[in-house]
Amino acid sequence: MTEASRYRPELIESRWQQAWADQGLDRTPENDGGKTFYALSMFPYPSGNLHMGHVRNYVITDVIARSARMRGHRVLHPMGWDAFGLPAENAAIERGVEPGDWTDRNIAAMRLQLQQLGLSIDWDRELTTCHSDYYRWTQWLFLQFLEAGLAYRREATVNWDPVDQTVLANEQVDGEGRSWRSGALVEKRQLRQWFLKITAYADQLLDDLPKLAGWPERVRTMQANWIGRSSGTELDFELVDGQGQASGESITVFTTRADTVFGVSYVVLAPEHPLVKRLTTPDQATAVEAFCDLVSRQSEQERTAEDSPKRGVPIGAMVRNPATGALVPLWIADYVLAEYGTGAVMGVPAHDQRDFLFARRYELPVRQVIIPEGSDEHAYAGGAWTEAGILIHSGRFNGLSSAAAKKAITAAAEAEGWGRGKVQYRLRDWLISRQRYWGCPIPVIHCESCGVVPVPAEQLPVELPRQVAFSGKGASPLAQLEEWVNVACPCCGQPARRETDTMDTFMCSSWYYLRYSDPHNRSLPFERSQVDRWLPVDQYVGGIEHAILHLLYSRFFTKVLRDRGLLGFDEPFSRLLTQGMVQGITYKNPHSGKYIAPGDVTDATDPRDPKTAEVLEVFYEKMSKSKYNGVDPASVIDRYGADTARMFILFKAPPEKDLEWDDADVEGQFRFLQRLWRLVEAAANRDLRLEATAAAGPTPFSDLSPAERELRRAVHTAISAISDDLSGDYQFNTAVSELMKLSNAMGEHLEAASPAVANEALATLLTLLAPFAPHLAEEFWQKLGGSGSIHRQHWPVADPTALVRDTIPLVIQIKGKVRGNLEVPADADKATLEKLALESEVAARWLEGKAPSRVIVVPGKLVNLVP
RNA sequence: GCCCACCUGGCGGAAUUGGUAGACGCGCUGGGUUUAGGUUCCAGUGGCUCAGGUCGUGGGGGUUCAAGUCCCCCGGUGGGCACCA
Repeated sequence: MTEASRYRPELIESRWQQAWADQGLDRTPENDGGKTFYALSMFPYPSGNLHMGHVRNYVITDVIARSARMRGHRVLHPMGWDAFGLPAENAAIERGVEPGDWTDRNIAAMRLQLQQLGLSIDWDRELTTCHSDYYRWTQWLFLQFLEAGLAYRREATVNWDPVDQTVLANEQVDGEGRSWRSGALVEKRQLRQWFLKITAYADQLLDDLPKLAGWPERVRTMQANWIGRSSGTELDFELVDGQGQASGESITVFTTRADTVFGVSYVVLAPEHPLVKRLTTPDQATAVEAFCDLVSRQSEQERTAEDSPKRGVPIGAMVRNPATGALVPLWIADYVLAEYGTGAVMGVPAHDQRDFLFARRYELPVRQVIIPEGSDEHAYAGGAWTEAGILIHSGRFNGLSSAAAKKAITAAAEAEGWGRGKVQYRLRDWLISRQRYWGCPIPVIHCESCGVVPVPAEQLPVELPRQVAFSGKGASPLAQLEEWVNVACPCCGQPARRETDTMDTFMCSSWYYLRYSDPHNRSLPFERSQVDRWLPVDQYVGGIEHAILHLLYSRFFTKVLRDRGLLGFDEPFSRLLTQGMVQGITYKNPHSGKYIAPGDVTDATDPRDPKTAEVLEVFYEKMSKSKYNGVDPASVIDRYGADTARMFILFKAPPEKDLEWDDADVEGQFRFLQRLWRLVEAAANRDLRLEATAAAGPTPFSDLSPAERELRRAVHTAISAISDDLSGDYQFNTAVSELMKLSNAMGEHLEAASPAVANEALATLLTLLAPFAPHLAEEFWQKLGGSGSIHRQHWPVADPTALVRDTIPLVIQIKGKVRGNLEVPADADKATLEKLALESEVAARWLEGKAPSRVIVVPGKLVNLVP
């Protein structure tokens, strides 16, 4: 092989990337009313280095965008940066760099890496959430929520690090309740925090899930679980005083088991319930206070572990069961959560496992009021019967089934004024306050006389001050910037103070996909005409780790903005592809628990720790620095080029499954591209010129040689299969394998084919290859004299006449088992097929002259003879 | 505990939706070319096998002329939610 004919991706890729940029090939077309397609990857946090998970994500989206373009869509394929967040602030604390500078440097480095992948991204629409031309509109949208009554402040329990004197996010508190930074035991503190009222949209967010037919079932299920709607009943238990006199006040409990109300033996409040202090009788005050103190010092983990003992104390007060009129004691207990339902539950030990454990511990009565259907009234068996059944000892409701009783009791409660049907959600309002510097400032001002005053829209953005001092301690640096904090109230002009909390970064990422439709707008976050034209996103691609939060928040934003008249659709993402993670080969010493770098493993087929000579565990796991199993995308591109990396990633596994990175398979993929290189080289040496094809027109079928017919069949089979793989349910792995099959067929038949047929095959192969290996496809296209860029070519359409065969192999089955094949005319009818099958050698041998009792004929496929 | 997904050769994975299981690739085996090696080309590659068959898609049962695919039971792996009343 001569030097000139070797495939050298490093000589090709950067050249084409430059050429495409110069030609503006990836620019989003003017939207002149043609069919649009919006292909979107979840935007990255600019950590500074690209990892394989990113590569997989963006390559998948790029193939989708490129093939949509070739099919004649006007494609929007943008990229941006989710650029606020803790790592920048930590870099500032640890290394004294300015978070904004650190972030911008990372973005520059990562943008370069992305460009080396040959992604057809419209960089003119790039956005960065930490730049004020973006976060200005995040603030503007916050004010929309505020105006709509969907943003509010209230006291909330937060994690407080007493050493660093700062609030921590839940993720920054480890399993033992210690701060990730200081190691101090985290305290619970009550602080006034900003919330978005996502619960107001809980119903819609749940009810619209079935509309998302283009989403993976499991993501919809996860969201449904997260929202956690449960229908039940609120029941009012009236407070009575020591003399049994009604006080006129009542405790409301939420239950999904109204049918068990006759079995209530006590009522429990959460220790944090606001009424606890007031209702506690003097004789119980000490015990109650001690218990509340104990609970407040428990970590979330201890508190919510399922096997933790259920503990509590009676507070001395009594309540009346509205169904029976009986008096039962009021308790507080650690197993009742203040945040869910009404913060109060009725205790029915016979029919709830937790209540049962609690009752046993404190010797409270157990009253059975449900028996299994079909059983007689039976002796109490111990434990809690939590299934549905038939009511007993329940007065007028005796004999009803649980389901009927829930309805009847709820109806009675409503009629008689002691309860009501109620839908309850697990979903809580979204706490967006962060006591952090590197985030989008919440645009409000606190004024002593006017209260919370929104920053007027024309004064946005509230700029995040730069060059602040980081100590890593105390509240956010913002709170210490007196010249920033102190402002005049926009309302009354009196001295006032800025809000110093910033927003959760999920706020920034909840609307970025809208901004791409109109990224340079200086008077609005986006023009409605633009957003309505491009959205909803046709295909969203990203990791499963965002299945709940980001996707739920984005859906919430979309619905709110729709209700504000800012856009005209209900759901932001029509189709969602959750790509699997990229795993690296991992070596671990099972005894020491240490991970070993692959380079330190001497023999991968019998991997032993080089030092201890112990056998290592070998498995695939998500790439991570600490496990020494990562593969750097840059090194792969250096060695094999972006096209090989792209092809390998697409071929190795279906997109939604985990991908096991395997160097041998990367090699294999590189070999495939080299084979193509030689194929095209040979064609160029034959002087095949693609432009000749169109002029000559298709060769009539009857003029084709058998080899040419084979070749054309392979070409059009590939068109049909790959087109299929790229529409709807994306199957890039089989699409790549179809490319391999086509190239195999071309290797076999191309030489014997006329220039017209050979050119058709070459042009088709290159066009089909273009979305997957864009550089190489373009290089080949130019080498063979194709006009313009291959990426402006139309996607080929399969010619059905090329798929026609004269004869087909007919499968002969005897009683469902394959016994042979028979070459038969492709257009033979059922009767002919039956006749041919019965006359076949196979039939003669297996039927031994007897006529079959039954014959099943599937034209084009098989004949099944049943003796 | 509740919910979801998945389980196919040595490995990653195919299988027009009930119709020839194992496409395509990796790996492996044998051979040719070149050679110092790699590259490259050809052939083979699920198990058993008396070479005709026979078994085979986590296990067991069922429906059907025909089951990886549909139904029932069981097991395993991964994931989500979880003291949510």
